[in-house]
Amino acid sequence: MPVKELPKGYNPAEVEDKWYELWLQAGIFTPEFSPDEDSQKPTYSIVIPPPNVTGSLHMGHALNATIQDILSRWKRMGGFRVLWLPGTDHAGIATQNVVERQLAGEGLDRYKLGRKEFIERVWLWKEEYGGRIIHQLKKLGASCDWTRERFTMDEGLSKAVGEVFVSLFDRGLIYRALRLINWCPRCYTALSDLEVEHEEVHGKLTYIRYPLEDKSSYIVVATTRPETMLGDTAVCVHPQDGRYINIVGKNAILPLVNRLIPVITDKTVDPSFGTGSVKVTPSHDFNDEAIAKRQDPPLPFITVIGDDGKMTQEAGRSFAGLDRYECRKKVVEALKERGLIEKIVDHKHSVGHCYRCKTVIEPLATTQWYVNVAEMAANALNVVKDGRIRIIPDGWKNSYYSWMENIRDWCISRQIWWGHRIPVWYCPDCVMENGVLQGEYIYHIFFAKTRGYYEGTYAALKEAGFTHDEILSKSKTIKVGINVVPFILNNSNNVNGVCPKCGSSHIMQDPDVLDTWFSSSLWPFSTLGWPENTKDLKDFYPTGTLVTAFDILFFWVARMIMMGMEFMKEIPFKDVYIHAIVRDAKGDKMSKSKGNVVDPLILIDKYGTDAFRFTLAAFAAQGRDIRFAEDRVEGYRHFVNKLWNATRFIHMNIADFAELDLKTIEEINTEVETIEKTHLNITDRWILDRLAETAEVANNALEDYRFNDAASVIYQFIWHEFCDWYIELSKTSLSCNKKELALWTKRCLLYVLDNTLRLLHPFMPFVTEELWNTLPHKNKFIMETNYPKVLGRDHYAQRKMNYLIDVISGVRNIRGELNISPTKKLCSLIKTLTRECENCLTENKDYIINIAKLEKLDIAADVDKPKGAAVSIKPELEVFVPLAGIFNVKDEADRIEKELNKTEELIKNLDKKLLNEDFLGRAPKAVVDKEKAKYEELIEKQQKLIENLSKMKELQE
RNA sequence: AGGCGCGUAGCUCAGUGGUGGAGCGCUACCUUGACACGGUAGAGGUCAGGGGUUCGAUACCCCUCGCGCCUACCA
Repeated sequence: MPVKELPKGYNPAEVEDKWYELWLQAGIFTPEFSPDEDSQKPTYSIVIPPPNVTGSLHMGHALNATIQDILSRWKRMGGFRVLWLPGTDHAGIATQNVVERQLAGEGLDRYKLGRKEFIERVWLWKEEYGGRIIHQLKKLGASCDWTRERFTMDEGLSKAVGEVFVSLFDRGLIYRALRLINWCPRCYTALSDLEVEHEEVHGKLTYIRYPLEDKSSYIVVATTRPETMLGDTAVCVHPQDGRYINIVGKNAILPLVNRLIPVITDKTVDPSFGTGSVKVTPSHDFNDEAIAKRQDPPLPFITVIGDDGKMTQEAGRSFAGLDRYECRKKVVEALKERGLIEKIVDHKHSVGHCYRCKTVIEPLATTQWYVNVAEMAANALNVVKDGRIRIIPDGWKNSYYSWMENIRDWCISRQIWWGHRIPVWYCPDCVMENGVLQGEYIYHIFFAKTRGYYEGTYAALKEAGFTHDEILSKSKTIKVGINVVPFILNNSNNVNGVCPKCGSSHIMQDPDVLDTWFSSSLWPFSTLGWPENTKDLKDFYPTGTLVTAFDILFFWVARMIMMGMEFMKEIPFKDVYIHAIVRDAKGDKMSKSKGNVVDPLILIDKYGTDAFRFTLAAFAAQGRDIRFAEDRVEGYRHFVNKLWNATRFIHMNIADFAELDLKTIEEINTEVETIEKTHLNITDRWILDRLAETAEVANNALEDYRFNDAASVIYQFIWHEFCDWYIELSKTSLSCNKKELALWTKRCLLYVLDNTLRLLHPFMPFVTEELWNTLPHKNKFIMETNYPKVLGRDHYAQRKMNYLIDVISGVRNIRGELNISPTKKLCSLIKTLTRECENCLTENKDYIINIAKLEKLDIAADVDKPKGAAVSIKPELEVFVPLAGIFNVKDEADRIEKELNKTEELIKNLDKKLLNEDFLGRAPKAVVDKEKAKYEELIEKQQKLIENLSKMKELQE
C-alpha cells in the first residue's frame, strides 16, 4: 500500500463540492448506475416532499433531506436499487404573492399584465430563482436522482392533474357548491379548512340590545364581531332556555338597520355563554350558516362584507365601503349613541388567519369546487388501520384517525392565476330550463372601467356591444352562477372548442386554479410517469418510505393516500416516518418574523456538511421536537476531525510493511475475515468484536428509523473504542518483534477503518468518501461497497480484554486521583485471582507497560501488597502501585476511603434486597443469582479496601 | 373544551421494571512521535411533585403543578 500523507486537519470546503461533482458525473445517484447487477436487486424508493419553489432551505428541510439521504445511501449499500426522486412544488399562493410583490415594485399588478403575461412572468421568476432550494439540497449532499427532478407544473404532472380531475368530475365526486368558505381578503382567494391557522387573540365581547318589535323589552346578544350585526337575519336561543321562552317566535328590530328579524331556537346555542342568546349572521359565520340552513324555511343570507374585506352596499349607506375593522368601531359608536350597548368585556378567543399572509380570514359565501372525499377517506383510513401503511412513530396514528374520521369535503378551487387551471368550461349562450340565457348568470368585473362599464353580466355586456373576446380579456373577476352548467372539453387544452350542447364557440374556461395540494396529492405516482404506464411506475411504486414532519400529515400525507388508493388502487408508500420539528434553543418554532431562524447553509459553512448532518441525525429521536443547539455541531466537527486523524495515524504507521503493498482494501478484508481468530492478538480480536456489535446495533437502529441511536453507537465506537483503546494499543502491537502478528494488526487497523467509514457513510458522505479514497480499492465510490452487517462476534476476546482494561484503568485511576504526573514512570504489581487472568495479563504485559506508562510490571497470584502502595481492586485482580516517597499517604487513605464508602453504599442496598424474602421468592432466578454474585464480589472488595485502609493508617502514624 | 407530548447533570438531550447515560460546559494534571478540534482522571442528578401497582419504579397506572403542540361551530 502506498504511503499517504494527510494534512493535519480536515477541511470540508476543499472536499465537499469536489465529491458531489464526481458523484453526479458518474451518475451514481440514478438507479441505472450499474444496470447489470441492478436488474437482480430489489428496489427501494423515496419521493421527496417537494419544497415550495419559492423556498430556501431551512432546518426542517435539512433534517428532512438528511434523513432521506441516510436511508437512500444505507439502502443502496444494503443491496437495493434505489430511487430518491426530487422536485419542487409550485406553491400557488406563495409564489403568486412573491411575483405580485415584484410587480408592485415596478408599479404593476397582475391585472395590468393580464393572465397570460402574468403566468409568463411567474415562469420567468421560477427559472431564475426557483432552483435555489435545489442547489441547497445539493450542498447538503442529497443523493437524489436529479435526472428525474420534477415540478408540479411540469407537463406530465399537469396531465396527471387533468386526468384525475376529469375522472372525479365524471363520477360526480368533484362538484360546485355555494357555501361559506374561508376567504383571505388579502390573497383574494378561498382557502381549505387546513390552510387556516387558528390563533388566540384578546378581543372584546360586546353585549348589544336588540329591541323587540312589540317594544315590550329587548333581547341582549353578545358578539365578538359587532360589524356583522348589519347582516343579521335572526336571534337565536336554546329551545329549553326558560329565560327566553316568552319571546321565541317574536320579532326583534335589528338596530341601525331596522330590519325585523325573528327570535328562533337551535340546540347548538349554549345557554351558559354570554346572555344565552346569539345573533345569527348566516353570511359571515360558519355556525350561523348551519343554524340558518336548519331553519324551515332557511334564514336569508345577507352579505355585508365583500371579498375585499370591505363593507358592501347591503351594510347600508353609513357603512358601505368601510374596512371591516373600521366599521366595527363605527357600529359600536352608533349603538352607543342609541344606548344599545349594554357592556363590553375583554374576551379571549381564537380567530382564523391565512396560513400564507396571516390576514384574518373572512367566512364568505361563494361558489367553489369541492371534492367529495367520504369514500376515499374511508379507504385511506383502512390502509393505516390494517397496517398496510405504517406510521412511525405510531403515536401519530391517532391524530390521523381522528382527522380522517371527521374529514369534510375538500375545497379545491383558488381564485388565483398561478396553478393548474380548472379544466372546466361554461357556455353563456346555452338556454337554461327557465328559458334564461346562462350568460345572465355569469358576472364579469373589469379591472378598469371600459366604455362606461365596470361590471355586468355576460349577457348585459354583450348587449352593450362588447365582443366575447373583449369581455374575457378585460375581466378581472368572473363569477359563474351555481346554476350555470359546467362541462369538460374532450381536449381541455382546446381553446377553440365549442359548447357540446349548443355548438356555440363563445365558451369560457373556469377562471379558478386548483389547490396546490391537489397536484401534490398525486406526487408519488405522477412523478413516476402516471397516467402513462411507465417502467418507473412499475419499478418504484409503491414507494418505500415517506419522510415528513407532522404538520403536513393531513395537508399532504392523507391526501396522497386517498389519491393513491383511488387511482393506483395501491398504497403510495409502505412507511410514513414522521420526524421532528426543528425549534430554536428556547423551544420556539423558528420563523422569519421571530428572527430566530438558524440558516443551515451558514452552519454548513462553519462546520462542514458532515458535522451538520450528523448533528441532525443525532438529534432525531422519535416523537420529540428538536431544540437546536449549535454547540452540538461543533462537537461533531471535532468528531470528524478525530476520524480524520485516526486515518492519518493508520497511514503513517503502515508504511514500512512492504508485505501489504499493492493489496486492495477488499483483499485485506477477505484476509481478516477468513483468518483463524487464534492467529490474532487479543486487542485485534477485541476490536473486531466491538465492530461487529456496532454494525449490528447500527443496522437494527436504521431498520427501525432510530437515526439517533445509529449515530450515537457509531460515534461511541469510533471515538471511545477504536481511537481511545484500539489505536493506542496498536502502537504496541506494531512495534512487536513478531512481524507476522504486527502485520495482522496492520490489517485489522485497515479493516476496522474501512468498515467504520462504510458504517458512517450514510451520515457523513463527504469525509468518508474522501478518507475511503485514500485506501487502495476496487470500486470507485464508497457507496458502491456494502454496508457492514453480519460480522462475527467474539465473546472470548471480550472477556480477556476486560482484564487488560481493568489493570490499565486501575493504574490510571491511581495516577489521576493522586495527581501523579502522566510522565512519571511507575512500577506496578498485579495480584491475580484466577489462572486465566494471570495468563492473559502475562501474555499481554507489554500493552499494559506501554499504555499505563510503567517501567516495571510484575504479575503473579502470590503477590503481597508492598508497604506504602496505592491499590485498585477489581473483580479478578488487584493492582498495586508502590508509591513510598512519591505520594502523600493521607491522599491515598482518603482515596481508599472514598472508594470504600461507595462500595459500602452499594452493599447496603444489595443487602436490603437480598434479605427480602419477597425478592428472593418472586424475582426471576437469573436476577437473584446476578445480585448474589454481585454481592459477593462487593464484599470481597470491601474487605480488601478495609485491609488496605488500615495499612495506610499505620503508615500515617 | 378535547386530544397528544414533554419536565432526567449548569446547558442541549438519550434511556431503561433490577446498582442513573452522552455531548458541551466545569475542575485537576499532561504540548506522550494521529489528533490541544487532543489525552487521562474527576466533580455534578431525592430522573418536576404526590399517590398507586410491584419483591423492586426514573421507567407502568392515577392525580397535581409547569411547558409545548394539535384539533373544535368558545357567539
